[in-house]
Amino acid sequence: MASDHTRAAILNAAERLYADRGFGDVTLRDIVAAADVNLAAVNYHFGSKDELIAELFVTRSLATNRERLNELKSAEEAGGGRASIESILRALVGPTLRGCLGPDRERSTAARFMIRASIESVPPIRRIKNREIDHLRKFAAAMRRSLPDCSEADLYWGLHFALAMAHQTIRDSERLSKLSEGLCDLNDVGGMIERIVAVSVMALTGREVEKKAPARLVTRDAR
Amino acid sequence: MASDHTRAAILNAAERLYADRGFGDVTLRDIVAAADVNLAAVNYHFGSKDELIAELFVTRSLATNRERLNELKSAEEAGGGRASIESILRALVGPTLRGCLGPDRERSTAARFMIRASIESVPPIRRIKNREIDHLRKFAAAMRRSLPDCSEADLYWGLHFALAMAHQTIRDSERLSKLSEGLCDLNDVGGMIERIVAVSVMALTGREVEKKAPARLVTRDAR
DNA sequence: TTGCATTTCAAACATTTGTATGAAACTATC
DNA sequence: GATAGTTTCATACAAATGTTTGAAATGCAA
Repeated sequence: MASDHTRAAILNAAERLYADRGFGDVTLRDIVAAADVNLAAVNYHFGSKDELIAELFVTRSLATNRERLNELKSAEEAGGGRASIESILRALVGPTLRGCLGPDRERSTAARFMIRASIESVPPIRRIKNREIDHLRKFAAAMRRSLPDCSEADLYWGLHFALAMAHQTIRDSERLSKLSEGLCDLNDVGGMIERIVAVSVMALTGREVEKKAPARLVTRDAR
Repeated sequence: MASDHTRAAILNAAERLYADRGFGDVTLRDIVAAADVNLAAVNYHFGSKDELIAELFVTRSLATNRERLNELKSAEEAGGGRASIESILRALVGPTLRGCLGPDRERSTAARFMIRASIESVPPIRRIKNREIDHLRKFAAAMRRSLPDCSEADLYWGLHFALAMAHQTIRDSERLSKLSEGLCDLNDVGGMIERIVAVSVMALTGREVEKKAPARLVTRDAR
């Protein structure tokens, strides 16, 4: 299998270039130039450009999914088999948000790549995303256990809204930042997660989250 | 100025093709074939492919923005200058959702085009979207008048979340439909709008919406 | 070393794509 | 009906891009 050096160099260069400039205007020639390997190496090692992109994306999204499930498992164990709805939602949106947002300096190439992947929807990635449903079903199941009185439809809407807020915050963080002229602190990922969790819980239960929220969405003094 | 026939034929064909197959794999040659005009006509009438796409998008999004502002104005007039937060949010997300979702048969080419535009983010459209902020500021201002005690940051987060839920529901309606196995009714646009408005209001005020919501997010009987 | 498989390389391929050109057809005005 | 301006057309251009090829290099086992 040789040293894998070329393969790894391609993956690194590709991830960085895609993260920096998007899928639209990065060519194989750009990638091999940055990786300092031969043009044919991409097709030799990956088969095609799309398969290279797919490999980059599955690697990263498997990691995120694993992290989500770990958090979910911890939460369920801590709750004796039934996790609180807050902790379930936190496990759902936390890993993604922590991975993709936060201080610029800490934002890894991997994170920037995933942001790109969520902004520019390119065919090989779309195909993979379509298989994400089974993963989400596990969270739906946990939510059902946590909120046995909640209707199925409301459950799915709540799950959907939680993901929507998280995902769109990643996609459009720049717009929110401009719109609020910096008032919305996108570096405070923890606070952002709690906001999204709080809103989602309210959406699901009709009541505010009361405990252990380091940052709450509604912080006004006015009643 | 001649009959404009060619120009219109191109716009129609392009919108339909982009709506059906996405920006990725529709070429100018596909468009002119569908419109039954000469290849050079696109560049003659629009200057370039990107300008054609831009024209399609601005036309549609200006229409949506106009509709939003009309609704906002109506709401403010009805409330004597100060609209309820519910009606403001309804004016914000309603036009987009009504335009893009609903029964298949009623879903116009224009709507399907806008969905595409929101899924596949292509450069000319991205450029236009960046100018959308001024439009949103008007809604932020209305919200500020409606909720004078709400902190600025919370206001922007609420606006952002409302848009996030609406936007992502459009983008990912298929996933929600599959995930919920049809339980979440995406044809009931009215109900969907009220769900999003209700959640957004809760996010902003910490309380449930109480009046005139034809469909509420929280419909469980359990307390 | 010899032989065999893996990997690298330069070059070419084959398309596809948006755009440009210049002549022809058309239209409206005088 | 000649003229000038506009629009249409067939065709060519030029550049970019993913992929393939076949030979050279490299690594490794016997």
